[in-house]
This record gives sequence, structure tokens and C-alpha cells, in this order.
Amino acid sequence: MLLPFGTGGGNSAIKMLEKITVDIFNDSSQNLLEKKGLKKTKLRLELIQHFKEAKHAQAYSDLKQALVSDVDKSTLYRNLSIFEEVGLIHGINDHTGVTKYALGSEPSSGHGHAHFVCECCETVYCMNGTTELQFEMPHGFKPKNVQTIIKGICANC
Amino acid sequence: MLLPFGTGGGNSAIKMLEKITVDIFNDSSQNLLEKKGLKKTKLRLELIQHFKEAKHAQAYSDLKQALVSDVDKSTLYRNLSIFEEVGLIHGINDHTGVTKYALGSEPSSGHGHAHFVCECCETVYCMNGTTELQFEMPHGFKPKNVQTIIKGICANC
DNA sequence: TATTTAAATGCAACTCTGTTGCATTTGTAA
DNA sequence: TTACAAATGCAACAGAGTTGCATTTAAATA
Repeated sequence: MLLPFGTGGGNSAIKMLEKITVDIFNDSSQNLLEKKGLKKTKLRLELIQHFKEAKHAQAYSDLKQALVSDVDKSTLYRNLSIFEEVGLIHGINDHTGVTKYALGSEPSSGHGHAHFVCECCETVYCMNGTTELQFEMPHGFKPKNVQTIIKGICANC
Repeated sequence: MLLPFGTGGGNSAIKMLEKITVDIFNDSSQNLLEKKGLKKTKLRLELIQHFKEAKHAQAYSDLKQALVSDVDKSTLYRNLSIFEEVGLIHGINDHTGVTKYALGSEPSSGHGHAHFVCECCETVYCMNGTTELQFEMPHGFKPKNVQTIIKGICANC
């Protein structure tokens, strides 16, 4: 499963710099933080590196376990929020109720990309296909973004 | 927004009776419980009635607040699990991290129905259109069920 | 109708996710 | 080197959801 293509574009008021387009999958971690106007701390560099190497979406618990830096819970959560706002990562919600994150920003209109959730090992993978609405919305409902969750059995199970 | 059409079919080992097909939207609450082999307690009857009247998906907190019966947390959660296993309701996970439930069972193959999540009021609505995969799965991945989450602004916001 | 029993409920204690306020530390620009 | 905003750590917290166990209740049986 290939990872999604990402384009910048958060929606908060952190910095104007965040609008700058980056190539999340090719730029260096240093560059990404710089372009987004975020300070290059040890944790953040390690976090981005980890996301780049991750084969599937990461929950807080996965990150806490994988990171060398002994980071505080609040700091890690805060960085996940910031990274998401800034478009470096995107969150995915499966049936387990815990949010998992993967590299790349969420596309923001019409169609979105899909995630595969393994029913067996609960791993979440990003798919590189996109999905589009195949039916009409009821009156008054304005869709902005479509996310598809495919449940099934993954290649490792 | 119309509610989804439901067909029975849980996947646990609670009772063989659960395989019996019911018409969730027309059968009486009494009948539904009976056909599923569940005892007709005051709480369950009220719960089903509430789901029938609900205009959108219900989280634990919504139910706790809406129900006349002063039910314990564990009892309510246990009933939600049972109802879901038995195919009376299905859970939906949006970005808020709390599971919301709506009447009807989740379809179990190929395509699934869609949910609309309002970015403003966080209400979840069931849509009656279905979605299908528009791309090929990577080798080794076996899809069983597709759920679509549409984020946007609802008719009330 | 009274008896019996498995299913359902209530209670208490707990785990885990995620958040917030505030003091301290650190990256970076001047 | 200094200074300041940003980032971190700490502590305390709220809420979702779970589990074991004692008690109660629905409903089948006598």
C-alpha cells in the first residue's frame, strides 16, 4: 500500500508560513519544519522521521513506544495537533476509537483518500486511491470532504 | 436524510436466534427483542424506541441524557455492544473519538452506507446512498466492508 | 401462581485517551 | 550573548469504555 500524496494547507492561525507547499515525502524533516515555521526540536525531528518510515498509521501509544525521546504525553499530543493543523499528518478514526496518524494532509474538497483497517490486527493503512460520492446529498447538506474506511483483512494477517 | 435499511446478521455466539431477519424500522420494539432472543427489559424497550425516534446518531452521553431510566454506565455500554452484535444498531466513529450509534446493521460486503458528520455541531447523520470501491486493492488485502464518512455542514448549521 | 435460574443490572474500581494551566526550558533571531 | 516566544514537562483533570462480582429480574417450569 502506497502512502497518500500530500499538499499543504491547514486552517488555523498558527503562522502564515504553513500555507507554503512542501513535498512531505521528499523534503528533509529539517526543511519541513522550517517551511512550516515550526522550531526544530529533537522530538519533532524524530517524530517526522518516524512517520516517514512507518508502514501504517500510528496511534499515540505506538508513537510513545517507538520514540527514543522520553516525551511527555501532553507534548506529544500537542505536536500531533500542530502537525495535523499544518498539514504534515492527518488523523484517521477507526472502530477502536483511538485516533491514528499518518503522513500527508487530508484533501479538502470533493473526494478524499481511503484507509484500510484490518479487522484482525487493527492496523490502519493509507490507500492511494480516492473515492467520490456516488449519490446526491439531501437538501441543505454541504459536503466538504469524503473519507472512506475499508474494513477487511490485511496482507499480514 | 433518510435512515439506512437494515438487515439482520451479527457475528457473535450469543444466540442462534440472532440470525432471524427482522424489519428494524417496522417491527415493534417488543418483537425485535423477542426475535433476537433478548429479554425485554424496561431499559431495552426504551432504548430501541429512542433509536427509532432519533434523527441522528447517538453517543453514550446523548443516550444517558435522553433516557428516562436512570441506567448505569456499564449496563448501557453492554446493551449497546449487544445490540450491535445482534444487528439492531451500528456504530460510527467520527473525528471526535466517541462512538455514535444508529438503528440498522452494518452491511457486510462490498459496499456500505455513508455517514455525514457536521463539522459545526458534530452531529452524525446516516445517509441512504451507498458507496463502492473505485480503485483496486493492493495485493493481499481483502476488503469486507466499506464505510464512508462525509464531513461538511449540515442543514441545521 | 410459586419456584427457579440464567440473563440483566448496579456498583466500584480501573485503564486509557486526550486536555488544560502553569512553571521551566530551549530554539532562534537580534 | 541576550532576550523572548515557542516548546516542553508536570500535575491534575474529564470522559470513554471495561471488568469482576453481588444483586435483581424476566421468563421458563413445575
